[in-house]
Amino acid sequence: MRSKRLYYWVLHLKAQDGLAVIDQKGVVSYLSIGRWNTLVDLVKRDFRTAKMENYLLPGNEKVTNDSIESTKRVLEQMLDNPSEIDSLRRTINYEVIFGTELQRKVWTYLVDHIPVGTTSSYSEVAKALGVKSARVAGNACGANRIALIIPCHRVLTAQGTINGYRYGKDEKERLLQLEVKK
DNA sequence: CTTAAGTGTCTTT
DNA sequence: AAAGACACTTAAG
Repeated sequence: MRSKRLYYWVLHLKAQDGLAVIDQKGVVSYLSIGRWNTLVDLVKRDFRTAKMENYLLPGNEKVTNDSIESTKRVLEQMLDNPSEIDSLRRTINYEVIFGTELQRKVWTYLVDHIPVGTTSSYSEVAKALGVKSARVAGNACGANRIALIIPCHRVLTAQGTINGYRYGKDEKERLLQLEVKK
């Protein structure tokens, strides 16, 4: 089987940077947020440690096309305006290439049941899915590799506080403020 | 407020 | 195969 070729693109914006992995048809399979100098190391580590035999480590060759450019523009809008994440998500294609069965089950739930402007808790997610414990749900959220598009930032503790976020608690708080404020 | 116990899954060794 | 990490919750001081 031939491995799928992927490209990574650093998206520079005022508030923050993002790094997206996009295939030749403009399909997104990875998005991290933060500062670019840490993001490149992060994406390499994520792909190297994951079991993804059908995918190559993403490269940053200067190959592009209209589909890729169009997807990049949508992602930049998401980074600039988090309150539009859900509507923007419907305008692009993404593919979940990471994760175990359980993790994917949790991620699908987040997309389908936690819309922008709302939050949930790890225990609620666990209960809704029949997952064994809140901690299990939390672990699955933390394994998400498509930031924003899969809204793991909308899941909080049972007390409504921010326990952790892959890209920093401050960033999670900022996202939620922008989303809820609308 | 802090601590401790119980918890399931995934990663690392 | 075993140990350790972890984005959890609840109860008890």
